[in-house]
Amino acid sequence: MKTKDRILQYSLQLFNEEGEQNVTPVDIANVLEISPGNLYYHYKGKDPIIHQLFVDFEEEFKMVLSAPITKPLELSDNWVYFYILFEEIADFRFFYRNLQSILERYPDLEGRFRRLVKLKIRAMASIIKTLNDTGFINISDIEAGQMAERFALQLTYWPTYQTLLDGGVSTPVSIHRGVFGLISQLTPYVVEGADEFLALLTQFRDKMLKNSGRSTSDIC
Amino acid sequence: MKTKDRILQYSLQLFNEEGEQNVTPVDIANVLEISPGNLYYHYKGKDPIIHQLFVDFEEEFKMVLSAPITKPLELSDNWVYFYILFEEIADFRFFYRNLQSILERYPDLEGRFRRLVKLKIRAMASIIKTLNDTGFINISDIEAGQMAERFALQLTYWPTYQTLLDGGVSTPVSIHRGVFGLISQLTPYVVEGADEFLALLTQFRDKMLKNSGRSTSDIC
DNA sequence: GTCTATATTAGGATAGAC
DNA sequence: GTCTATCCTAATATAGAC
Repeated sequence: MKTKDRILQYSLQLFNEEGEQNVTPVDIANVLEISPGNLYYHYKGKDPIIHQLFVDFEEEFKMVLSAPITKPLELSDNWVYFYILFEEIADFRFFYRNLQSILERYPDLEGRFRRLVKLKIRAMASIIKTLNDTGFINISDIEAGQMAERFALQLTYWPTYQTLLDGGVSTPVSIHRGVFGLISQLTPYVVEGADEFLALLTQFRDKMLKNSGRSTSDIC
Repeated sequence: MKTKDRILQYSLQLFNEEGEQNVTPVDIANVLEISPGNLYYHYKGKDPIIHQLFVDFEEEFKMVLSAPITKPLELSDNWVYFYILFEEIADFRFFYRNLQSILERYPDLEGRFRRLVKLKIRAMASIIKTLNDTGFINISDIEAGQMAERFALQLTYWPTYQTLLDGGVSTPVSIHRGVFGLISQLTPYVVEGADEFLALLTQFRDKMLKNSGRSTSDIC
């Protein structure tokens, strides 16, 4: 693997583990066992590294977010879809950990990140609309709009919030709880007779309650 | 006013406006038109200043959060209550802007902040329980618990999220939208015949829709 | 491409006079 | 209590040899 790629890979890992602010160019060079001078030969400091990492994240995230807008998800795919979003966020969690401060220091990323969030809202709105149109839930336009915004907020901040409360990092259990926190909001809107949907919800909830506080092995 | 108090006051203002990370001890001294040496005579750097600001915030916030736990709110007080919480957060928004990074750098604050969030969850649970017990809404224990957690998350991150999306700071309109975002979640749980409650919700929503995108003068 | 050595800078902090 | 002058440190960045 080329040095230039290794720098990206290990930088991401270091940023996620230690927090971007706590990682210096010299730290990165040390982990890679190259000299700082060599690092600067490939990237002129942390800025261009972070920029490239964001570009990678943006590309992946855009692709995932576009899916439910382009083509409605199957009912049972919604769960999986939220898991994927949370995993994606976990992979680049250093961005979220100190979002404002990173966007302040790298102004060219701010607008791009904002567009991602707006796309996220649209993706959520699509999902909710599909559930409504296919008759699983019954929800007004205003409430659907509110819910889409709320979903986007929860997706963005849930992992951070969990870290704040539990002190730890994203585990499968906390992601599972995050997904449940999202979809359980649909419960009061489920239409009479949509048993398939209600069963999925209940099953999901029980699995979560059963596993809360336990190890993570038998989830997912 | 004593220099020591002026330092606190102007530090808070600077931190909120510029972001704590972008403010150096010398900046603070400059704004106060005192020398850095003088600043260090009163506080040995930013750390003790931030610590004292947190203590002030903690005291106020604890008091506000305890209110609905100690004594149930009147129905119409819930609105006001959420406004107060958002205002309180706005007053010390620099903490929230880069929560993780501040808590990392000032480890003694982490546990205390976490306890505040847990108290927040309990306050939300109290409010929801009261609404349920007094017959305005009908909600299961599990869903009430989920909602309390969600309210706490939204209270914590809504202002930051708004700043991210709009680029600006907390305005009366954005706070209003935040409050609506919270209470509108109660809609599907409102019991038949709780017209008083439903009327309040509708009135609230219309006021928001009317004002969205407009100036902030006629809100609150 | 990679190294060693060194330069630059800014934030944070103190000593000692007044 | 306040100021001036100065210091220390860590992060960032570059020059030039190999």
